[in-house]
Amino acid sequence: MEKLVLIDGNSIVNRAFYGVPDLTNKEGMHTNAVYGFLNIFFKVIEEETPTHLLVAFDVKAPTFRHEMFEEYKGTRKPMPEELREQIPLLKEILAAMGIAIKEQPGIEADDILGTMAKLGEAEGMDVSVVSGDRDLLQLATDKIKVRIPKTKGGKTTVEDYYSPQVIEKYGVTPSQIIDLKGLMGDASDNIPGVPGVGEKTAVKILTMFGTVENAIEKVEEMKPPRAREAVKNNVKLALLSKKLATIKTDCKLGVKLEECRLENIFTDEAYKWIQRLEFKSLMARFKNDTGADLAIEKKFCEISTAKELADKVDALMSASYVSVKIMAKSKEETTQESDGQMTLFMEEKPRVMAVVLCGSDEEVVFCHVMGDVTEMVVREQCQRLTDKGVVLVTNDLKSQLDFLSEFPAEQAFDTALAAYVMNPIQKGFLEEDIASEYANMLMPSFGQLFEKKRISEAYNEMPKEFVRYGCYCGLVNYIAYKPMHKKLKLVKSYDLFEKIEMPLVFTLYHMEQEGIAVKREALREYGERLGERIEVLQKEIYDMAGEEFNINSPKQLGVILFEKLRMPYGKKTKTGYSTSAEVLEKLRFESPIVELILEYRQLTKLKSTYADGLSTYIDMDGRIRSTFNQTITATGRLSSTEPNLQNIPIRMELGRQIRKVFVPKDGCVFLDADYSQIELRVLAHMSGDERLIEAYKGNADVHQTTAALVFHVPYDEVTELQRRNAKAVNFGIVYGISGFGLSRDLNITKKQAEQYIEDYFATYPKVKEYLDSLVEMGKAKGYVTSMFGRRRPIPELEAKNFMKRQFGERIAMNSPIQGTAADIIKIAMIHVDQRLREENLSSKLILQIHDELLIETREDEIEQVKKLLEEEMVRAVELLVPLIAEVKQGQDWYEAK
DNA sequence: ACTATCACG
DNA sequence: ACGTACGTGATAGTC
Repeated sequence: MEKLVLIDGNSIVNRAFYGVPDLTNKEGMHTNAVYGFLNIFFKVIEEETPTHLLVAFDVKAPTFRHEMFEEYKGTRKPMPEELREQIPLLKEILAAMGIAIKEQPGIEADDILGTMAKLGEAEGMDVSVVSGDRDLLQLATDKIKVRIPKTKGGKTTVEDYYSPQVIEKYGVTPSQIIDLKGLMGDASDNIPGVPGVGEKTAVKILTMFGTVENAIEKVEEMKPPRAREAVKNNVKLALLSKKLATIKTDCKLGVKLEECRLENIFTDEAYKWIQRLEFKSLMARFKNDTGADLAIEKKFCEISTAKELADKVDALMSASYVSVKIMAKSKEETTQESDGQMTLFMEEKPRVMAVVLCGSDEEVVFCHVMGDVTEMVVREQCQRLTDKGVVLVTNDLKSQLDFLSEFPAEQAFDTALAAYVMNPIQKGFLEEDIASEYANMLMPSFGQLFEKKRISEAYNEMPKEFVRYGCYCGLVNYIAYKPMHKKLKLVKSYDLFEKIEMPLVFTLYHMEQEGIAVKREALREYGERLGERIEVLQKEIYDMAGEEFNINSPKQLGVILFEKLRMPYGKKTKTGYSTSAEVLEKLRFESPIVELILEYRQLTKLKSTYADGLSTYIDMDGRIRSTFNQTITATGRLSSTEPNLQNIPIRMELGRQIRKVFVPKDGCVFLDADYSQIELRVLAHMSGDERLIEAYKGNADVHQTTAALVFHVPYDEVTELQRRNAKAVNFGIVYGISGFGLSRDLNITKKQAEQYIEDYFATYPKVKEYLDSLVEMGKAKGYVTSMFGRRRPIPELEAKNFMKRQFGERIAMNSPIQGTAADIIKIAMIHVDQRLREENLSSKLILQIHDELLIETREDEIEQVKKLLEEEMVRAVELLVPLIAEVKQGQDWYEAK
């Protein structure tokens, strides 16, 4: 279907001028009207995707009509200079984009629009006329849409009028608009109308008589006497006004529709203008020549029957890779009526709304899930592809596995993961983030398309923006596949991607599905116990403070402690006194209130985050299902959200008790395995330091060994303090040691801490060499890598700010170690998960906490799983030092740890 | 939306 | 003279 968009240049640029605050570029040119015009222009193009477009302008020379009725036009304000000078500019830019422009002496822009609209309509095209002028409404028919942009508080919305909308809004047909104006006039267009007749009266008259002429003829029948007299006395004016308001549709223009055909509007020449006028927000559209939205969107194909879908899939069967995007509406609360009772409940699972398939750069198929296209049909059609060996290219595969049948990981390619592997510190990994970098494309972002509209609403309405967004995603994923594949190989991250990250998607999916059982009642009781104690503490704190205040507010607490009670404040934050546990710890002896506050803090934390917090995540079946995010951390670790099950308390006994509510299901036990000092072992391996490696070879305790070496005492004479210090140094090394950090941790002077570090490096010289080499590599290449080729770019190393640069150095030292450890446990997870399946065990991997795996193990499988778990963790990688995993068993998570 | 705090590895 | 340990996420308060 061909589509013609006609724009009233003068009217829109006028609106833009008054609607956009004054803007000037460096050269001092006024640009606000051009800017506003282009914004409306692009918005219309995006919404309409026209094949043809024309912008009409008035010419400055007075027209015949102007001359004839100069007395009425005379009151029009002259165009401000700031606007006048922008019009040639706008025309230049439009010309640079290859847009057809029409202006002709003696013919008003309105008449050009009217004539072209009729021409387009006669050719069977869809026509849209865009103007700020309501006069144009007379052109509306069933085929011709009149669009009136309105700027409300900075945002532009467009009112659309076909014939029925005109009738609805004005009570007259489009052709009667001229009669309406003839009677009521139009101040903005200097049409006088009949004095004393407003909109209400005019509509009434027209409803009765149809036209101005008829009304004049039968004026004696006119009802309100006041209106009758008004019309009677102004017959000439009424006819004149009507004539003024009438748009001609039969001008001789000498413009062929074909001349209005839209080609690529994102030309280099236009881009130069955009740069010169400093329209930063518009630059993205021009950034490269593939940003030609129109050419792309012609490829979008919308279908909604099972037959069509099957046919499209037939055609895709020969492709080696196909992008798939299943669009599902997330679970939401719905009401359901039963026995006259309305109950709120959460939908069981997300509802599939559409599937987007793309297997060539020529066509993107968007299939609605409706009628005979069911969720099952979508699943089956995707399975036909995977059965055939086609690679499925997706973005965030894990979120789609709910709707796909099982298929081999080798056939999966997740563009989000690929982008993450190549650069984990990128902002986002959605299609819109990947488009420009890997597909050399620009696409409208989700936010751009739906603004503040709630996602669920967008899904319900299924507007064309939704279809466009889906299609763009499908295309981006398809196009990005090859460049990503190539770059993964180039940067030597392909193995990491293929052998670790992709297979892990399936493991994580299984873990998320499984979830972990929680004793709801026990959790509630635990929270209640905390609540009781909190109440007591609160009262005591108020008593001692001599007033009630919000203890949870660091600000109010600060005032109480450091002003009212005059305690010495240690640290300050940006906003005031620090009241952190670290500071309070040192104030312990100042007043017993400090102790109470510390306890209060601890308990409220436990209650709000864990007792109350976790309980809201318990599913109907009594299990909590967390999400394991694979593209969050800069180092390659996973993260866990909603809820975070990777930070369940353990260090303090009271908090640790919470773990008693995490239990295996009936007939099962927990097996919990954690790596022993995996990061230090990785450091030993990667640095190749003989003494550190040696320290790990025997059965000795590394911290004790380190203490013996650093403090030059026999192993057996190492004191507890020495061991603790050595342990802190070991940790510090892994974090990218600094004297200050260590001194703070150990509560010693910076000088002492620096001495420890020096002694440590003297003991393990290759560790120092290794850490230095990491910083060097970071500086030379801009990134560091883990043992399995996981990259971490470190832009901080380039910073001028000394502190930022030092931060960069610590990152350079820590990331390869933390990253390698992350790689290793990921490998173990994949193998454990695979073996549990291969050996037909019904035990399930359910949690990962960085160096720990938790398995819900069936009682008759305990020994087998124990063995398998330890085996796979230990053999995940071969290091120069032994890799040790300790497996424990328990009836709850407290016991198993 | 940001900050402070604190839970974990 | 800077003013720091590395990596996360949830909650409550404040603006």
